[in-house]
Amino acid sequence: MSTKRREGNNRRQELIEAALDCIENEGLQGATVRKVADYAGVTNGLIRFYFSSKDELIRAAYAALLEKIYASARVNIEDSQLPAKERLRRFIEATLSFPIVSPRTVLLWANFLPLTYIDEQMAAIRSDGYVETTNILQPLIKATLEDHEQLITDQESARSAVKINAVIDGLWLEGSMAGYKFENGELAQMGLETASAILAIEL
Amino acid sequence: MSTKRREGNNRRQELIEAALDCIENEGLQGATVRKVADYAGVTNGLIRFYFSSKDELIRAAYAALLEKIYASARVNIEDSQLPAKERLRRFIEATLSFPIVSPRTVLLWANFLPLTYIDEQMAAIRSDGYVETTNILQPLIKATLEDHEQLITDQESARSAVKINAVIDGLWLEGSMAGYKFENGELAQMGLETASAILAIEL
DNA sequence: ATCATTATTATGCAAGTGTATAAATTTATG
DNA sequence: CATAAATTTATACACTTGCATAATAATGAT
Repeated sequence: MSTKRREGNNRRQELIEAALDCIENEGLQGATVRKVADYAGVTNGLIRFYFSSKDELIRAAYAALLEKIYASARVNIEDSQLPAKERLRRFIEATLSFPIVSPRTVLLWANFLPLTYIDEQMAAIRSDGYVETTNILQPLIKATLEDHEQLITDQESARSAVKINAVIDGLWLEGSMAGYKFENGELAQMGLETASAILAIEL
Repeated sequence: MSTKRREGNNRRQELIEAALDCIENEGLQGATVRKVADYAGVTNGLIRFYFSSKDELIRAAYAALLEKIYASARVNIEDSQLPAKERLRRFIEATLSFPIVSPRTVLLWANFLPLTYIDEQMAAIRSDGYVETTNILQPLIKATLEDHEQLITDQESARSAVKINAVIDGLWLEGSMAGYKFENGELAQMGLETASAILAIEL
């Protein structure tokens, strides 16, 4: 009946972080219960104290990864009263910068992705996040176009959103896997240039 | 000293195909030697007769996947004397159509990708193919620009290549994972539109 | 037909897997 | 301090894993 939770008891988060580190370095195959425990500096039994199964740990790690990505993407976007164009700019810049652009993020993403086709609960975690991003980008693009009095149909603006989303994803992949090719900010610059070309608006 | 190879002895290819099927359906974790053998309709011991280890089978399967992808991408491109613009168009259309655009391809790609960061030989297989594609797209773009007397620096055309490559990758991901959203040819159409916007040339 | 080679199965093994359970330790609270 | 609860470890177990090895079946050459 007591609130005995020791302050600074972040073991659960530590285990999730250890799982992500382990998956990043060893792959999902290599991420056994014992190795994850090693990464966290504990013994394997402890994982079952915080998670009902290894699968649940994996799911928690996936959810934590997506949350971190989306949090980074939303930086400087959400509560500001800035014009749509400026928020769109910032969104593109954020998604094409560290930490979203990094080998770690893309590696973790790739490791988890196949699980979302096998495990229903993993699929649910992914689709939750997917809805979240498209719900950011699409209205931003529509508002930007309206501000510039680009009169196009909803269908057209939806197509533009798909295109810009694709550019972001593709540059994210390339920048994450061959980051040495790009100087600081170059990737975001290319993203903005391409989005400008798609929308026929200087961002 | 005899060429005793029985005609129609495609067991090795069958095993590779079975491995890909198994990875697609069960994930890399689920692709055990025994399950792959099940997919091929043989017993597990046979795999070691054709491959020195499970890892070698995985590598062969990865190489086979990439070869198939690149072969599909090169369709109607290589030996033709068509103008650069037309070949660029066809390249974009091919990479944004079945079978490259499919859940199977993207799933297999995602499953293998992390291994290329862990296993050196897998990394070599990937970089071989990577060089191959960039060596197709980049000259095609440069030639197209020159045909249209777009006078830009090599650096500029290289940047355009990165952008178009990103659009292709992003649309490929989206189309493969949410294919129900797009009608036949719509994805390729969007790819061409975006590439046109990037190059300021009607493709 | 016979025999050597190739292809395939059957079986076993040591190591590693996730998980369960009990013991030990730490922490909070009276 | 004493004691109960929370946390962590230690250990064991059933099962799966990749791989080895011997036995069997199919095939080709003579």
